[in-house]
Amino acid sequence: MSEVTIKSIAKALQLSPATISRALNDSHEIKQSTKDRVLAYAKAHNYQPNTFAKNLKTGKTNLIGVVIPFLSSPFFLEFIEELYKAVLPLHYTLLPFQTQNQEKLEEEALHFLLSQNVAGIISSPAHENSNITLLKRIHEFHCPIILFDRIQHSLDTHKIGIHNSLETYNATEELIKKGRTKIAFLCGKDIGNTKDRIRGYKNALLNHAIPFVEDYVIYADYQNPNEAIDSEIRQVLCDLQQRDLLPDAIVGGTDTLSIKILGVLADLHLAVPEDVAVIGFTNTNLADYLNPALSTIRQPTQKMAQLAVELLLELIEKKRHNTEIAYKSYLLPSHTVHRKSSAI
Amino acid sequence: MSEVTIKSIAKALQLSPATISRALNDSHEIKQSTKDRVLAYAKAHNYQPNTFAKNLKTGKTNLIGVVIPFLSSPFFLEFIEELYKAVLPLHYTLLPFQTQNQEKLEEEALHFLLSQNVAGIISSPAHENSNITLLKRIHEFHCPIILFDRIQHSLDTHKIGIHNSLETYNATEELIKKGRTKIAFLCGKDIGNTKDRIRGYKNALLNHAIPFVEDYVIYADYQNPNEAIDSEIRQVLCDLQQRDLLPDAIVGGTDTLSIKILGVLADLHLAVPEDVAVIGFTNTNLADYLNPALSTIRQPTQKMAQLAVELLLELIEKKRHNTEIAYKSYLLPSHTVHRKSSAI
DNA sequence: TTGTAGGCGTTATCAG
DNA sequence: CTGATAACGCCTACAA
Repeated sequence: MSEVTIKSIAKALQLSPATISRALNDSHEIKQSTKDRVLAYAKAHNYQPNTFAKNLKTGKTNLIGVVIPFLSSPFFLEFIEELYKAVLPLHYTLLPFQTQNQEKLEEEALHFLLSQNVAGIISSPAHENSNITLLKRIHEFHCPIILFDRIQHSLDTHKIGIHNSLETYNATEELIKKGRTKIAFLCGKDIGNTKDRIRGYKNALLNHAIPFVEDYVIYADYQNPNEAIDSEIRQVLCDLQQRDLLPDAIVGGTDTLSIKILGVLADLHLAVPEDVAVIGFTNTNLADYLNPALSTIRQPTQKMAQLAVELLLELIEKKRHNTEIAYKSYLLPSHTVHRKSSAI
Repeated sequence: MSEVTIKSIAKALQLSPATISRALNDSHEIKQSTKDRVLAYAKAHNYQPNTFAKNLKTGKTNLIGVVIPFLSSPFFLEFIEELYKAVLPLHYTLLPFQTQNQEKLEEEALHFLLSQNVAGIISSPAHENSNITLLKRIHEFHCPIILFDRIQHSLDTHKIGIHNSLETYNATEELIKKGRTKIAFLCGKDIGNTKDRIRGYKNALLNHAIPFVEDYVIYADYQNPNEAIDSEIRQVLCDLQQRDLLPDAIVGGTDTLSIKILGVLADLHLAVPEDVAVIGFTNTNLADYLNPALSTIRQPTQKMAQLAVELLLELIEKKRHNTEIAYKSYLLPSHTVHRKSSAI
């Protein structure tokens, strides 16, 4: 790394390393003239403090670990981008990791973050209670953790998300009000918020006296490769069609699925929204340009990210002072944009 | 961090720290039985080596810095995802940074990576010769750097990209062969590969005796916010339309612009491909679902990422042994997919 | 206001 | 094969 160290500066300026260290840290016990000399020299010789030594000594970092399922999902991507914006002025650095929804990879990511001695972690867990023991241990003994999006996880901490059942209820109801009755719900297998979203979907049907059809809840397994998911969904729809049970509307329960379904329906030569109306959870900026333009339930990624950082820094501060903490769940309002795919 | 250290293990097992260290590192000078004892104890007590101490001592890490302009650009996103896949089995960890095409942010990212003592860096520079002095210094004195995509940068190192002028030539020629003559080229201002792409575009016109119109090269400034870019492009097209110079085809020179232009054309009530045919550089998986399906020139992100990792590790190895290195540029073949937007 | 000395956890050198 | 010792660069009592 760098050759210029506190020691070398000390030698050059005929001062002790301690003085240099204090001067660089702007300690009040160093007189201004000395500080000036040291700072000038440090700047001139491009002194870079050794992070590792500093960390070894202090046990603190300005790193924030981020653990998400997929970077390629528009929602998570947007969230991460907002996180970057939020931490930039605060001089914290993000260490982002993907779990691919796999508990094992999540565990590895968490271990790595521990080894980097991150100041805190922001995560959307792989599964409902994935790595709960590890997360609890980290949260209690190492650094605070904040959960977002998949907030059904039982870790006791601040959680940031949306009102999943309500949003799904509203989306489903909208389709009902437009006269659709054979409404399917497309959702991810083993994903934390799926349950809540299904609940909203079911409640909407119930309140409008539409019988719930088990087969209309379609699960996609994210462990499978992309093409497999596509053909799986297509197969399910074909089966339903043959049994004369083709849905006349679909609520997309995740980012990825909401987009995919457009392709599948096109493949099956079904017209959207005429044959099948679609509305889905997704944060893609391309919703307007999709074919047809996709009605979306958009999560407030910017607010979520800002709140996540704010709460995390607060926790980091409080942990230092051992303050008592009451954890809260923050359910932020989503924003539904109605486009052609549900314009019946 | 962790409470169990080499020292504590040494005490517990009545051995010296040196022996523990060697045992943990599987040194050949430690007898098997001792190794077994140590490893068993370490595992049982969940020993985690202290990265900072290790680094301080050895001066080495398993970190790879990644510096790209935007995460939100499909090409870069896909590249990063492939990088993750490539380094996962090799036990290297990625530190990704975005520069937003800003030299200043790029500089900060590089400095941070230096402070983390990364083993190597993979970067697509913000501008043609952005941070050249810093990059040279890093490459020479700290760790190897590999450039990709924007490989017109003058840093002397391995470079991985595509044959930009050729690909643009082909795309332009395709539109010409289909009878279009008023072909515009949409490109990013101050971006490394823009020049090459414009060259290919011009050559295609030249070889087909189509006069080059200065106004048909449309620059978008990535420093502006998204909406500004949109309205800027719309304005340019409106102007051209009023002067009766509306293009009948557009070649999109970047990921973002290629997608944006579809929205702009829709706004102007211009039919694609009937009024204006479009073909663009982009790696979005959604090309098929766009309205209309977008003809794309797709960069081979997987091969690029794999090659980048391979070459970087090779350089890291060679630097250790001070081997003489001959740097190469690798121009990988792109893959053009013809879809409706250019189906005239 | 500045200096001295010790130690964070690890590895490397040298000795036994 | 194992142990003692020093050192990586930094911070912080404690001393002066």
